[in-house]
Amino acid sequence: MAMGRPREFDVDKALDLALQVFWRKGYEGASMADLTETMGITKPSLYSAFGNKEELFRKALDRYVDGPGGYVQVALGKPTARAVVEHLLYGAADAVTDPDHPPGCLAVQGALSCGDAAESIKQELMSRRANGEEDLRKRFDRAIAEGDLRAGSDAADLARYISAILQGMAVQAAGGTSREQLRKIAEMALRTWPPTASAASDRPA
Amino acid sequence: MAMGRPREFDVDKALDLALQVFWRKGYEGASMADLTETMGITKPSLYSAFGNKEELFRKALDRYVDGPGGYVQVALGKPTARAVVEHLLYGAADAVTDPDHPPGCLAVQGALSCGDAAESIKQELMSRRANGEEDLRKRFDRAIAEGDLRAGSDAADLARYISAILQGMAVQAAGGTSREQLRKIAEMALRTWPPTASAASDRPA
DNA sequence: CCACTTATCTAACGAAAGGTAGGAAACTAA
DNA sequence: TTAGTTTCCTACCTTTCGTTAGATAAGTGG
Repeated sequence: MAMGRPREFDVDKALDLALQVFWRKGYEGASMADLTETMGITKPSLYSAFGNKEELFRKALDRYVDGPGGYVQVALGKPTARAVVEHLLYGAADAVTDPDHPPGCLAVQGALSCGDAAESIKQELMSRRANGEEDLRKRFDRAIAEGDLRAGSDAADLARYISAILQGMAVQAAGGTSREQLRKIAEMALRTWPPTASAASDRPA
Repeated sequence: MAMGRPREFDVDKALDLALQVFWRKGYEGASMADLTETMGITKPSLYSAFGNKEELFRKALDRYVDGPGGYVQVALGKPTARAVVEHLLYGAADAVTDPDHPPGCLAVQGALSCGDAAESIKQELMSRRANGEEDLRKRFDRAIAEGDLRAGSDAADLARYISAILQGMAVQAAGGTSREQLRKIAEMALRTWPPTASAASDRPA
């Protein structure tokens, strides 16, 4: 059977370029004109290869998770809870300030808030962030079982706490905070890790 | 002299409604149709009263800072660094999950990343966040001078650290995290406050 | 060479974006 | 009443949005 005309551009390279655009401008802020111009292809080529804008974003997001965001999975594989958190915090400090990429984190700034048309993308990103937090919770549960974290620690609370710091670092990076400054934040968080999980409620009225 | 036809809508009420829309959808995601529909006025009325979309956002942002975001200024007036941080963290937990408003923080999710047309709004929000952090740094400097924070503490580092946690809580809220869960994050951060500022560099290779 | 398949491009589509003209309506001052 | 001022609304503007026909080009299998 016939194989047809061969594609003249590299799909993965084009996807990487699309990722850069989405990362810098967000899902809504990235127009098809921005994308095609950066990717160096025409709109019909884009639609033929990637479906539509939403599918293109999802594919770019997958690529992000496996590439620049890969440090998260690496971190989860570390042998102790402390090593996991160290790798997450310093990995984030480096990833969100990598000079080869836009500052910040696609999963945070891709569609933190948006119009109705982008709602499903926003949901996708919320779900990815929640999944990452859930993975971390499971890792902490294991650490508790292994006696690596104090028995009685609440893994979900700890995972939320670390996730919040990571996301805060992403917002900081989007605002121009430098890698060195972010590393100091990581250091401070580590200096007090783990925050002794509480019997709750010694907070002020 | 003549006074002209009186305005039929309440400018401040309309601004509050616009604020809700920007808060929920972000600057880019909020269309003029969204805004006018929610505000209950027509486009010419909106333009006549507020200038254009960008000016409307800036006015809504001012209102946000003085209203739902007012806890920040209150916090800065507290007598000790610890009280400032307590008020900031618990104030943020409550503010970003106030059921009367969209979840999250306008200064974070209003335009964290965006297209070219919204660039100046993004800059404005970056600048506001930086100013808030700078105010906190000054407050910590005072606390150091008063012996309230350990001499040798780096006020800028501490301000960045707290800002990152606050922004992380805002992202969490945008993802659906509850007020109780955010309060636990605040509690954990407070339990380890202040993170002993470092002679730096005891981090792993 | 021919049929078939797939990629390429130009050019357009309808919808929605932000923004405005222009005239009728509602008020005050004289 | 009338002149002057300001707000109101309908209808429209231009531009850009995401998306797609439809024709042409470049390859493979017979």
